[in-house]
Amino acid sequence: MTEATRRERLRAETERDIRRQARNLLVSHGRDAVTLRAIARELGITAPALYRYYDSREDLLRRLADDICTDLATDLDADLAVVPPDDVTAQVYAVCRGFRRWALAHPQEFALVFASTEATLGVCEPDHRHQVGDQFGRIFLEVAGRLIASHPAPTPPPADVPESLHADLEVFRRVLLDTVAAQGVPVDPEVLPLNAVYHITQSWVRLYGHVALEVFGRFPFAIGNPEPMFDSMLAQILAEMGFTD
Amino acid sequence: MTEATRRERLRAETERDIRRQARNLLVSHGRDAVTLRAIARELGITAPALYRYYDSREDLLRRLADDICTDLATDLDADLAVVPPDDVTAQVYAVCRGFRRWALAHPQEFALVFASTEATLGVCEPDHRHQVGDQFGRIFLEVAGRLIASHPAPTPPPADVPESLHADLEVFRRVLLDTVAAQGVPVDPEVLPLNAVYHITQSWVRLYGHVALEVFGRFPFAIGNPEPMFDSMLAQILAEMGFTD
DNA sequence: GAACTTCGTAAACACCGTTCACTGAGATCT
DNA sequence: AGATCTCAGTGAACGGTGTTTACGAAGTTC
Repeated sequence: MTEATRRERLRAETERDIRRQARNLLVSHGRDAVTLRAIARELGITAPALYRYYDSREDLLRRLADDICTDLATDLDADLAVVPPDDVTAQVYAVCRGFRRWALAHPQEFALVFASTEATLGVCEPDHRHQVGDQFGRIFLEVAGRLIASHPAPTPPPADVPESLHADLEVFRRVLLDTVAAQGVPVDPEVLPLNAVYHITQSWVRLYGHVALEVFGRFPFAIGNPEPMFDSMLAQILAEMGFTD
Repeated sequence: MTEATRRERLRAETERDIRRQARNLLVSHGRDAVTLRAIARELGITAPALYRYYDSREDLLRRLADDICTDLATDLDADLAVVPPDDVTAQVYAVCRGFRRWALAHPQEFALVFASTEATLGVCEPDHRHQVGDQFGRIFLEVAGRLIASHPAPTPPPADVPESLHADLEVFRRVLLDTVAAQGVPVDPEVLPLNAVYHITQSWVRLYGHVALEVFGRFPFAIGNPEPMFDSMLAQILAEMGFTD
């Protein structure tokens, strides 16, 4: 059956348990409550034992953030699974609403992953360079990619993007096209003008901005029910891309 | 001269010193380094003495956040002072760029004030209800108000705001009009349609979204120089409001 | 000057991250 | 099989933390 030795199985098991307890503490009592001693206590071991698994508390938090990203990606994939594969607009709604719902339901996790300075979460080593939130970013790129691949018509150019952005946007365009290609859907590079790429970055700005403001309670006035405002924003974002349904 | 007694003068002085040292620690070593004992050490006193001034570390952090908001408001007021009073567009640029510059120069303060869940920063008592960031919010409302008062033409209605938002937007419209009136500039309520109010909230979403993403390094791809992208966003926001210069 | 208020202290408690020498059980090799 | 090696986990310790408590020493008030 399992090729792994007994020791390896046990190790993997406690490693999972450690992260699970760390997650529990984060969710129920906030980041500062994620304490090596508290985790160890819940597991019935002593704190120094955790150093067999993580270099430091900071290292544990960093890996916890990775876990959270992976779980978020799983959640969003599940949201996507119940949407008709050919209805790209519905996919965008599903992912964006799923992101908001997840953030509101998991504010501590959201704060850890999406509102930590590199100084407080610790800086990733240059060789292990994958950005925190890689898994999550993948989902978004994929949906954005599908949106592009199925694009009915070129985005109406509302304003030319300034020259100084071209270099960065070219890079991002390459990333988007590669993501689409990796899904097996070849796409004509001509179908993705630079201002569409720009619009995608602006969409992320707005999506993230709304969700973070809601999670942190920093809207300029008390909003009774922010959900219609969110949906309205999504509709507008899609409309600006030429999707009118 | 000073009506205050010797004791009152000394108290006010050390209270200022405490917050100054707390601020230093926050800026130079992050939130977790803002330690009662470290503050006391810098001041040459002992940690329990701080309990004569603050109920707890959490209370101190909360008041520190208030200080930061006030200072940010002062900064932005200074940025505003060097702009022609009749050039509202320039005022918007000044405040928004000032906000971004401040956030990038003070990431720890930004994270504390604009990216803390109520759970981690502590919840305000219902009697002392002014939102964290009140001072800062004032500046924005004022500039938004001036923008309204000088509005050259009604915002072209790109899309009607959904019915479900009307109630909340009415409240916010009232706040905006009151803010303008408080500056001595009477304004016709008819000049501020609901979709303009909606657009102002969306502008805050985009401004906050861009700045937070930049501070936390969560843009989907590495951006060489985000400043042109920020300026481009501002130009677009203003253009959507009917300002073309 | 007596009574009262207030700032600051020292000691203590219960936590925390982290290091280190050590034990005992699983894995490996001969 | 037994010897050897690896490694998860321990207990003690160090220096740090927030917070409470009893107490002293000033400033203020009468």
